[in-house]
Amino acid sequence: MLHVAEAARVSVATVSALLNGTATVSPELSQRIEQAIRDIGYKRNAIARSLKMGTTRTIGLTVPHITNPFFTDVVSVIQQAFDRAGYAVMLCCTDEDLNTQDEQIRLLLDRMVDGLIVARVGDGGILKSIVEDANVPVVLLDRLCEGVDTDAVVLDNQRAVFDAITYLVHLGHRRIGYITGTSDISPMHGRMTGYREALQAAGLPVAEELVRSGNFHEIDGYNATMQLLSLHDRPSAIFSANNPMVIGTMKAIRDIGLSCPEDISVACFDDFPWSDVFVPQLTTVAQPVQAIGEQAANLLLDRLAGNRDAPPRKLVLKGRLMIRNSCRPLGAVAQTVSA
Amino acid sequence: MLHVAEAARVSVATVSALLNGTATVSPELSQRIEQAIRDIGYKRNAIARSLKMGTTRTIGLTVPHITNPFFTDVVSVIQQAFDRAGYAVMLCCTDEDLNTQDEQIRLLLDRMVDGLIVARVGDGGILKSIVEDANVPVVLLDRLCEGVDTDAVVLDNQRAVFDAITYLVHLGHRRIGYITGTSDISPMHGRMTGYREALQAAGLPVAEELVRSGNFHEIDGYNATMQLLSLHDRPSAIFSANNPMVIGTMKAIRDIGLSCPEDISVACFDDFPWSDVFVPQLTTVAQPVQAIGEQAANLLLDRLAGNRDAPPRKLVLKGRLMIRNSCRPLGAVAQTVSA
DNA sequence: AACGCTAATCTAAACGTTTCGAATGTGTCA
DNA sequence: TGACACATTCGAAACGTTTAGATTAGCGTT
Repeated sequence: MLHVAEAARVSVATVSALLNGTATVSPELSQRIEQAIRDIGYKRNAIARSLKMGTTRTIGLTVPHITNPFFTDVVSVIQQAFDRAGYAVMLCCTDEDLNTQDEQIRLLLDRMVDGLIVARVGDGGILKSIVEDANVPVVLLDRLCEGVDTDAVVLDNQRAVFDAITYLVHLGHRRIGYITGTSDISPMHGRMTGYREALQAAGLPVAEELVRSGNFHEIDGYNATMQLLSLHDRPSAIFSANNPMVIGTMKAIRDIGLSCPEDISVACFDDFPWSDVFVPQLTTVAQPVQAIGEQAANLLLDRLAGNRDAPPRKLVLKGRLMIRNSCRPLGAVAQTVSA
Repeated sequence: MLHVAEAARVSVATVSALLNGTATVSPELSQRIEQAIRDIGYKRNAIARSLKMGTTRTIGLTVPHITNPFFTDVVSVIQQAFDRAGYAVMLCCTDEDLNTQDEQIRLLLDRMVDGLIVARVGDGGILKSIVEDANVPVVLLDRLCEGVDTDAVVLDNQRAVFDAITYLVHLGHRRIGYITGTSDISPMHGRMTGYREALQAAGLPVAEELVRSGNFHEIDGYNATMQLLSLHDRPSAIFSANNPMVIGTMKAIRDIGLSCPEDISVACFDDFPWSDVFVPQLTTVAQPVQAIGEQAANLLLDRLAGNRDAPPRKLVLKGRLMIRNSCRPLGAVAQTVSA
């Protein structure tokens, strides 16, 4: 900017005024300055600007795994939204690890991000103190956090799973296996509750041996399914509480020589692009990823626009059961098998 | 830092020296400073540091679409690599649009990223001038760029598709449909060449009506497949040059009432987690995503470590044909069907 | 002709670091 | 004792912006 000012024979203040439109500058000088900018190929240094202004027009976004298609989609939507608003996005993957998450968040704060969208992992950590210090607005995504009172966008997980399990019950299933993620994050808790309540509402027992938990990965789903299928009284249906794990479920079913939906019905959380292309077409609970991403972005953008003091807003969206053909009605024969 | 210095009754220079280890500071002052840092909860401001140092320890990464599983995986790997190296990653999606890409790159440069990894889209744009001005190192990912001479990691697309098509030929297929992306980016060109050469090597004609192009999206694959299947002499196999488009292909086959592989064989570029879970298990060309991401990161990290003057390095990796069961051998019956 | 008002421009301080060179103190050696 | 080397510490100038307040010039009023 100094060079531009010199070349245009004006002060840097005038250049700045023109660039930001913060003061009127005469047509003559404007012309000279613009010419100088072109000649020199000047680009305003956003770092210096950030330092002075105290804002970086950058937000931080942390998710557990970007390869989980739910997060892939949400990240994509959020990215677009902030792009439109002129913000850059720093993406961090926390790998389902609390220490990593804390480290990433610290990294982002050091870099003076203007706001944070966090799909948190695990409880505790520095999240709470950050929200309370209230220097940067934080929006929780997908997962609430015990004792952390801030904007959030989540799904009505309980209801969504309730509906899915109820659907299976209506098909005639009585023993329904359930594979959950680690239970200390809110969606897993809600989904689990939905499972229990659906069974109870149908007057069915909640057999603990039918509930298995894993750490969100394919291999965990595989192992859990193997265990479920080797029960002497094995379930006739399995619901997997997240997407990568259901891949493991399908592989386990295949490896054990069974087939879906003939021998065993399968449904899972989170829809994905391939779900209705192959056989079986998987019955899923679809999250409104577009809405989730946009709402989260809007909540944060609203705070960034200055609305700091409004009380925390919690948005709860509804999931949608996508019924396809991976779950079959249970007739007399199937009853016998499962009995 | 000023507050810390005051609280510890030292100068800011000393605090800085301690923090960076750039000079020895006495145990006594160290103690006082560390105490003050804890008391105040001081965090070093990375923006101010960047301004002074001329480096942000942040890199920019642009990809066409993060929802394309190939890019999802590569982004994930790159993200991890830079995370380990203490760099943050700014992610931008260019949506297969050249103007968007230019805008994003400008945004990243304004923010003084130390380096750039670009899966470019379209030819031209500012990429060339940026590489030539050589202020920030650039690594091209997946796609070369005409006239832009810089580090790059790409696949031997030609060979990969050659192998895949040759495989189909060996199964007895004679009319093989080919769905390509827009041809002005290098991988599409290479893949196309591989297709033609495989046919020629087998002494088969290259029928132009069997080649369709789309813009990488599911819908484009759908439309292209519909066209191919409505040819009076329709192909017995279809190869789709990218992953989202093959979803369209499968849907079109389903909607038209055919089935794969009985009526039509399908193979595609880019493997994905579900490829061997459902029926049919899709035969794909798998890219070594892990290696691609790591190599790209390494090339850039090497430049960032100071190795600026080495000549551009171009890494060409090999794809791997994952043979599953979506392509069937063509016997007499199938010949009749396709004739 | 002196005055005040407005518009345009500039000067200089700040943002929070790093770092160069100077200053201070301490011990060693002739 | 004076000179010198060495280890610590500090003062102050940068990095490239923004912006408050000062300055200047032009113009209409009285």
